[in-house]
Amino acid sequence: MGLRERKKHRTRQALIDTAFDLFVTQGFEATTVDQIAAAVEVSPRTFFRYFGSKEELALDFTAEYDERITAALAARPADEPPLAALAAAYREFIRAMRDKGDSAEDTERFVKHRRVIDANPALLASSFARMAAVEEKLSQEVARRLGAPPSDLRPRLLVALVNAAIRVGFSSAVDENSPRDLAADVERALDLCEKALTPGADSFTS
Amino acid sequence: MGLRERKKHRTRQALIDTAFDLFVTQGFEATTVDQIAAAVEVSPRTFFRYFGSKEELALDFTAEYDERITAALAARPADEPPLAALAAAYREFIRAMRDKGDSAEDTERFVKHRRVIDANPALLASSFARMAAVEEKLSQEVARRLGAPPSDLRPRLLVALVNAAIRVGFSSAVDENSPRDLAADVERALDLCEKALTPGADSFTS
DNA sequence: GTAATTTATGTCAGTCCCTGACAGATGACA
DNA sequence: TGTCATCTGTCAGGGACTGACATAAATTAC
Repeated sequence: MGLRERKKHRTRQALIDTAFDLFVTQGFEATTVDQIAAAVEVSPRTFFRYFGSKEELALDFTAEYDERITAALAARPADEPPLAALAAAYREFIRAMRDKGDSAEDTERFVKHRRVIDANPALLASSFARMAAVEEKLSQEVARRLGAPPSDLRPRLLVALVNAAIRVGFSSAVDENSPRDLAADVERALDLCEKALTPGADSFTS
Repeated sequence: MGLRERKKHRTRQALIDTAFDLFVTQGFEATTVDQIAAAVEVSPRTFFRYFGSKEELALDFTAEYDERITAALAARPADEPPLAALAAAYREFIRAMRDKGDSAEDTERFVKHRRVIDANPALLASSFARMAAVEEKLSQEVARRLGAPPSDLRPRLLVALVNAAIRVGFSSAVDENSPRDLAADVERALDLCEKALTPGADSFTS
């Protein structure tokens, strides 16, 4: 990796870190990109060369998670029933996040980012929209596995139900700070969801 | 109703109507509030006295629906099981919308507004956020009916599952224009949802 | 019907987000 | 070292939105 690329990576990370420091102390709306740029000693114009908008910076880290969960589902064996595959994919995803966050300062960073997003309506709205986009991707994968046509409501319904459970588990753990508790809550919500659905998701596959 | 109030109501409606006409022809982002204000022969500053933002105008009509569905749930008999009450509330809501839209130009207006929202990521995101807020309200009502403490995941999970079904039903009918088809699709999704959940939602109430 | 009061509107100045265009600085590479 | 690609800063400007003040209109009191 050349000097140029390292420099770019450094300023990018500096923008994210100092931005979130300001977001936490002043709030998202109250901090201007001029402030962020000044703190990193970069022109405001450069800020927008790294991020399309202030919002994009705040939501940047979610992109990684989106890709990870879709990859987790794609990696499940093809003959696994959809509900089981979805639940397993989410469990892997949660476990990976917890294990990763166990040691490093990723834990602190994750909590900080989620707090900022939850505190701002616009950011919250955008994160919901991202969730919807992920749902759409997962639905397509489930439909592929079932051999269902695009008009079939069942894949999207199944994904929506499981995602709803995940979302509830997440948000119930939002107030607490430890990703360990978060994992437990999501696990609990997933269990409830699986128990609430008819065994084997037969009503979906038949 | 005095002259003053009638006048206000008229300009408000004029702003909404001409705004959506412009949104449909030019797109949401491409139309400026200066354009809208000029078309209604009102200063841009006045626009912002009627609506806090361009987005608020575009999402204005959803507020009515939000109130209606929460009211529908509150009106269900207290001894009705939560799942049945939720499904019934949504069915009433959908039926009312269809019946109302049958005759008047409300049909055309509804379709126009949904199209505009679906075409713009920011509006879509905000409408998702509103859904989440409604979900929270419905969850509180379900929790009240069950006598469950706020920490209990089950009310929110139940509401999230039913809402997911509704959402899928809605979005599957988005491409079609008739609210009659929309009602049918939502009905279908609700049926699937009820069938998929264990009978009587026993796993939630026990 | 007129005066006093309340309220809606217009004008103006200003902040903030974001973008295109151009010019200068800085690594990459031969 | 010199050429080249790329990154960055500066500048100008559009569009969303807000506060402050003045004017015009409607409501109310008399």
